[in-house]
Amino acid sequence: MHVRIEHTITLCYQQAGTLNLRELSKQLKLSQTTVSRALNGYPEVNEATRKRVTEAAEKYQYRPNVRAQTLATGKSKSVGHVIPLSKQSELVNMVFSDFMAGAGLVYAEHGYTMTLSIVRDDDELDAYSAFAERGAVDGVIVQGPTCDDPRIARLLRLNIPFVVHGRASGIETPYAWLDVNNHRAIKAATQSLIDLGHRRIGLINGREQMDFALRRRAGYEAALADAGIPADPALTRSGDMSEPNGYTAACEVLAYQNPPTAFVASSIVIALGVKRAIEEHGLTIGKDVSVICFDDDISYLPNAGRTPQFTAMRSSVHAAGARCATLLLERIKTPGAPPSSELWEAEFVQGASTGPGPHA
Amino acid sequence: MHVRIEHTITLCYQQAGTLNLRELSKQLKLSQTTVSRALNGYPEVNEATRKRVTEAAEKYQYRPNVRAQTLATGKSKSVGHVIPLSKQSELVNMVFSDFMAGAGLVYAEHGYTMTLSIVRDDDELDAYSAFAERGAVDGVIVQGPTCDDPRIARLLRLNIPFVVHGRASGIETPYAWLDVNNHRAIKAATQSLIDLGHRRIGLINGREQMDFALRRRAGYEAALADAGIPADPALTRSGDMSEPNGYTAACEVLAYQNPPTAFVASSIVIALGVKRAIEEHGLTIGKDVSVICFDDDISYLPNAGRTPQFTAMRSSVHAAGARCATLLLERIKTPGAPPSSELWEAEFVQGASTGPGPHA
DNA sequence: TTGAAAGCGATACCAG
DNA sequence: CTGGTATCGCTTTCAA
Repeated sequence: MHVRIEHTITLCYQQAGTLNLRELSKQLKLSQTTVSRALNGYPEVNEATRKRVTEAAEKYQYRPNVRAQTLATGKSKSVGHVIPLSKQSELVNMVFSDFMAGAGLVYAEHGYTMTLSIVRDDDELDAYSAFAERGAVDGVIVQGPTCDDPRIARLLRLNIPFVVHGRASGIETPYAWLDVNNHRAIKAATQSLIDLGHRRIGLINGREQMDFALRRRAGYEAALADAGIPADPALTRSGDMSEPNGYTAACEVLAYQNPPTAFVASSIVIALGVKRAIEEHGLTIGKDVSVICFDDDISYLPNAGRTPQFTAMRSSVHAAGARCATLLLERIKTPGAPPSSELWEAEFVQGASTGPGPHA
Repeated sequence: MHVRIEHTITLCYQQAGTLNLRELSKQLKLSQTTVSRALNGYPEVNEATRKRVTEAAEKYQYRPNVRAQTLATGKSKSVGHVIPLSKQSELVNMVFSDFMAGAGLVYAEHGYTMTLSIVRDDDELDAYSAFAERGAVDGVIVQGPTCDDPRIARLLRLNIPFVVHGRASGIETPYAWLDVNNHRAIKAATQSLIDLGHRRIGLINGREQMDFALRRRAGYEAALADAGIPADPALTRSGDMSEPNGYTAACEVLAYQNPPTAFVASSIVIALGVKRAIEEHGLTIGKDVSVICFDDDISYLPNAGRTPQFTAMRSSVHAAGARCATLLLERIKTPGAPPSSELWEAEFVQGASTGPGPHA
């Protein structure tokens, strides 16, 4: 096994392809201006000239220097994402990665790059400032907002284009966001359990500093209220989006004197823990206890979570990333425009199966 | 599903705190040169002046423009990572993300940023070229090399600093890499099964275009050879690092007339599938069939993979990312230096328990 | 120890 | 349609 390195007649004086606009224009006996215009597709340039220029550019392997371009244009053609270390764990990752993959593709299509800042949690705010103040990026994305998220206030003050994936209740100033209708999704999920006859329904939620978690709780409570069922605080827990947390939370709730006959889980990893808790209590899912989950249907979980619903969620996160990127690029290109926002409905929740009701 | 779009009006003033070096130096009645030198810690500047400068910079919230800085210095102070979409799935993600988190922190500590290019698989090579030719980054990282990886040949030709996580057998020209000793780890794992008395041992490997997979197979075969056990091709499979692939591969092997009494799995996700296959065949892990896995001990897997070993693997990937980043920054700073490489031993494999031997 | 001036490599305005 | 020239904001010789 060996490598064949291909040599062609390309002689390298300096670094290969390191000629710049001036040298190229000298070769062509044209001004830098004209060459630049020809390459950038300006309409006023003669088509014959343009052809000559593009061919020469190709022949000499001319590559415009991005550093010079960004200085001259005042735009870095890049978008910043800040990732605090603590979010860099567990399945949350998947959501993060899928979102970024969706966004990254859109950036690439528009000639933008993605600049990542991975920081310790304490440095998160400063990372946004660094991005903005030094002109390192043209815009930024905010993921996973909390209630009253300080990042949003900061970014508004910095006056840099940004789009939030999610919303932060408590912030009055308008800003661009894209969110899924958490309230409605969880209300519908809870409602479907109520329709099966359940009246004692547990909620294992994410950390309720997170805005989405608050909205999910509100949806859960709204469904109970509509059905005239009093909310019992003993049946609800909030904590990390992790399997262990789902487990311990569900155990606590199941240990209650009057345990629930059904659970609403705020994520697939939480549902995994809930499932383990239920099984360890000698109960059977879909018979003794029903579980419904925002991301997915727990009944498929043994198969490593590769269910159609899970795939749907992942691709919808991917789509959200792409859409946020598009919104951001629009904002970058038309700085004056009022922020536009979108609320998506979580269609994939609809088909989740929960097993029979409590009296089946 | 419908979308609600909200419109509001925002007023934009000038960016706050956008004064530049010239204005700052004017305020100070000093030259730009001196101010620049003072801020960048050059020794020749008077300490009194420096103090005056830094205080003014603080007062006026001066932030040097990175775009100008990179043009003037010729360094972008950023490192490129290219992520092809196909690798953006499943648990591979975790390895990717952990690695990048480790690297990203190191970059941040050294004032570098990380530039990501998420591309469709076909565009991967060009993404590296784009990074290098246009001076967008000072160096790049290569993850998951295949045998004879074309990216490495390309990067060598582009003459840009880079570090490979893993190695590509077949490439003669020296380059910097950091790898884990796959051969030795899998050989030890196989050996431990042999020590338990197994003589028919299956191997469910990753895709054998990947260099690490080739090395793992070699390690497996070496252990068999040492024990005088003939290798039976019917007992080995290679494919995606995924649960479904582990499942189908294990099923095929188990359907063999003379099925194995033990498996070596090349990753934790594959092991998950192998486990499912074994259970569906009515066999018991650790009793009828032993399984050992590169990343982890399968006996813990029901608990969503959150085992000490798994954590150890994740943190070792994190460390690898950090180390690669460090190696790369060194290469960037001393361009002439010969490439240095590191081979790490996979210590965490040693303690994996596999259950009793075949005759227990 | 400080400053004037020449880059860095593009873009973009204003003439012609 | 094409060209001269200022500009972007900082770094870095070279002189003083």
